[in-house]
Amino acid sequence: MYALVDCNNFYASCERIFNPGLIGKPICILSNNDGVIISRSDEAKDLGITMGQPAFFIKELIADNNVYVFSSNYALYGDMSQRVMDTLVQFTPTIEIYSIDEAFLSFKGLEYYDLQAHGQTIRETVKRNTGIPVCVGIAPTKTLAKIANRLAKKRMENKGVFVISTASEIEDALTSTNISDVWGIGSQYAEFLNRHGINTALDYAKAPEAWVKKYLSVVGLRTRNELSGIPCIAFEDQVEDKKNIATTRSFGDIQTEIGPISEAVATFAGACAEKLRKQHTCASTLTVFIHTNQFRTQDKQYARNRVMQFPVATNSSLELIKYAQIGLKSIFKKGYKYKKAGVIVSGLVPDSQVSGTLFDEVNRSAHKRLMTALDEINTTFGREKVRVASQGFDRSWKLRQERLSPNYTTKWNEILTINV
DNA sequence: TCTGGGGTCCTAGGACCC
DNA sequence: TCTGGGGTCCTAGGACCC
Repeated sequence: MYALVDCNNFYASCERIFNPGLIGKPICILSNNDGVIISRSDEAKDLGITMGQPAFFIKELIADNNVYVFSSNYALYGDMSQRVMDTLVQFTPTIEIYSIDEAFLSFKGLEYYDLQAHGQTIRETVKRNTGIPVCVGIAPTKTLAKIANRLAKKRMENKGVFVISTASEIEDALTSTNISDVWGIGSQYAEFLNRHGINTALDYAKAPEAWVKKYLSVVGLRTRNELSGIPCIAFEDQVEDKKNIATTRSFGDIQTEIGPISEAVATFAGACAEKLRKQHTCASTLTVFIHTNQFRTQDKQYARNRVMQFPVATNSSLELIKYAQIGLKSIFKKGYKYKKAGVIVSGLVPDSQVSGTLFDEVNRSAHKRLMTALDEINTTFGREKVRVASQGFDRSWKLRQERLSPNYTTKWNEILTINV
């Protein structure tokens, strides 16, 4: 059996913990650049605010209903996530941290006679230790645990825990789940399946295997079989190295000159380099891209990317920045209003297995010492204390974050003070 | 009349997730 | 005025090889 523990309205709940005046009030969290809604409290959901909605579309709704709106504060959410996961680890040694706000727990080898009660214990412990409300779904496969979690959230009479175990419980759960609500079935597949008369999870579980494989590939087939209670999706409790690393951002304001964009791209490349060094890998390929604002159809549109292969895989900020800026230069064209840029590194290899070339022109050991020093300083004194000059200082491109809450848990000078 | 066949590697694109 | 960011996996098709 697996449990899926999923935090309720995670970002909104994080904001609420440190600002109890927000309890019972509608709260929304915005994406980077204060663009779209990415988390809502139940009260905000009741107002009809949906995921992914551009904030400026619902300006009036927000004003009329006194909705509290926050920029996303990832330092805070990341820290709270860590606390939740630390609590969950106490319940089982095998845990798969699936995202910032959810984790699968495996109960393999553990005997629980009352899964409902066990789920309650997990739920109450997380709430007591962290203040974050969670729901727990328990079932024989990960896909069914997802469904169980959804039902736990929907059916309040179950007090946040829902168990799917017997054949008839599976059938009941599948009957009351729309195909579009199944984990692994996105909007494209849902529409396709609806066209073929498959509307519920139960319909899908009964669809012929060969047909499913033909049109939804082996991924869709795994999902189908998981719905019948056959585990097909591996439980991944080992943290694997990432295979691609990206840093991409929209600009706070439109950019038309190469100067600020070049600084932005240098900063993104530097961020990728840091992430590479953190997981001890080097990249063999770098992609840099820029594009205009696709929503402004009245503007001329332009989008390009450039892929560059390195002679020797690297995680040096200096090298990655150099390549990113060369790449940018080759795709930048004057006369467009640029909205977004990004750097993606791939072809990652462990840094211990980097093979050099005979004519390597880079002093790798010097780079390595410099990067180690840079990482140490930035770890000790805070992010980006030391920067590569080409990353710029005025930063006219930086994103908007107008409604940021304090870093209650990660910065001493922003810690919560209580007057007694 | 008949035009080799099978394997591997790589990439682009499309689907999905939170 | 204002529309996110960071990932994964699979498949099809082309290049290449023997």
